[in-house]
Amino acid sequence: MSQFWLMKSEPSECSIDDLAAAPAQSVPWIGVRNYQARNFMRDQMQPGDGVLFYHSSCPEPGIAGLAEVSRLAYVDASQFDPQSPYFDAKSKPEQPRWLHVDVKLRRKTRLLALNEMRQRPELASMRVLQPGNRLSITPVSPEEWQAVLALLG
DNA sequence: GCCAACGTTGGC
DNA sequence: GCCAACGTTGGC
Repeated sequence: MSQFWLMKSEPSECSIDDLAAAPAQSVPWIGVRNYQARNFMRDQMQPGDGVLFYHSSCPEPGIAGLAEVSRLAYVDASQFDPQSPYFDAKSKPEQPRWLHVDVKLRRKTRLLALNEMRQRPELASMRVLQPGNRLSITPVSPEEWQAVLALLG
């Protein structure tokens, strides 16, 4: 029984086109430094889970494609690299804090813009639309997933 | 660039 | 364990 997720990515870091151009159309979801988001990846995400690939912090925020989890969570090497923007001096190799899954493209879609999402009553329950939400990874219910698919056509 | 929301840190 | 200060997120 697979689950569904919405994952935010800044297009300047990794856009849907970057995902499409990546080897095997798969990218390591490195850099998550929030415990709730980490716990979703570590404790719940399974290969085959559906992912709404969301563009954030950009001129047109919204869902840009469909993807899936392609690898179980494993250690995020960037936390140990002092040169990396994701370096975490408090994380020790014998007890790594941060893990990540891999995400693989299913298909690029039309952009389902944030403002359109807000106008759709069937999406009103989505966590990403709740006021003050900042989580970069949020669970999506089967109903919400189906509603998004219907809107994407 | 602003600012509201909220997670994290650290002193007590 | 509380909570104020601070930093980050992310839409606008």
